[in-house]
Amino acid sequence: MVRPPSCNESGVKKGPWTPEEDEKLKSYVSKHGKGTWRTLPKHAGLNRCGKSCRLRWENYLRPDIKRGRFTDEEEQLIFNLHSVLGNKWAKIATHLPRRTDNDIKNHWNTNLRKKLLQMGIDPETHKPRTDFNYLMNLSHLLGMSNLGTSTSPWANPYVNQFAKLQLVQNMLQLINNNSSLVNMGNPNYNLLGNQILNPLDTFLNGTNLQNKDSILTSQEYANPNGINNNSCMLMSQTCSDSSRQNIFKSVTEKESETNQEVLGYNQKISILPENQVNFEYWEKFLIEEDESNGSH
DNA sequence: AACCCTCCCAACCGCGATGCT
DNA sequence: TAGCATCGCGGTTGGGAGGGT
Repeated sequence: MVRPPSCNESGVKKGPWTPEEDEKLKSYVSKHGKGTWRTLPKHAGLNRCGKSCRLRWENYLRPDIKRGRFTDEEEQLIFNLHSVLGNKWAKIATHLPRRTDNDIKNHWNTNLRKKLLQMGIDPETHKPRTDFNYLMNLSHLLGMSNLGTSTSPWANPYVNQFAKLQLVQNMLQLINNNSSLVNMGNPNYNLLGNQILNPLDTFLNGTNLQNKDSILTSQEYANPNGINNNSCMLMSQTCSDSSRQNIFKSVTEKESETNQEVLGYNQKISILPENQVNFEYWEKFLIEEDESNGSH
């Protein structure tokens, strides 16, 4: 069975909506409700297909839509949700009141994705990038900034420190990916090749995560047995797929328990460990390190 | 002023999911 | 259960805006 396109009516208008069309659609929906999108254009006197009307209403005309710049909190929430849900924009949108999935998707593709790439993180997997050319470029840029001649963002001490850490992590990851001879770079082993045995391994390897209690808090990250802050942070982003699935499971379980929509917003942040790991903790970590004049 | 380039976002397209008969 | 209509989602595109040369 070949289904014809849902907007194949001949003579149906496409492209940008005029203010007159918007007004017709708004007044019709406000009087009669959405009803059936297929028949709505005819009843509303619009020469558009139903699908186009639905899109225009849901993404633009709906009165409860929040438009404009995304706040830092919203961006952080999108990062976290994307790391768990992937490109499930509609799902993500349910956690951001009054934002549309299209808006979030656009913001991700035009802004957030680039931010992650600049930080050396693969936006698809939320894991460190390890392609050779990227690491060489990053290394070169960092070298320039050390000479004090660069006016680029790398000259920013926080960005620079972050990038250095990221570079070390990514190179370790690259070495690990390309060599089975040594365990250098493997988060389960220290630089001498000795296996690290601590609770963090459990989390990073995605095992023994039957409930949310198994997920380490940021405090636990800060003081894992035998691991200093740097190596702890470097490893924090190598979260396995099974870990993500467990995180997602705990999120959905928590959701069904609380059944709170808007008020659940902050709670959902608080039960996502990656929120603490990737950003807040990073920021705090770098500031503290800078204040104590630490060098990496 | 004219041209080019990049960015952004509204809108479209295709397809899977769902509901109805 | 099959067949069809409709909805909803995610990927992609095209054109306007704005900045640089």
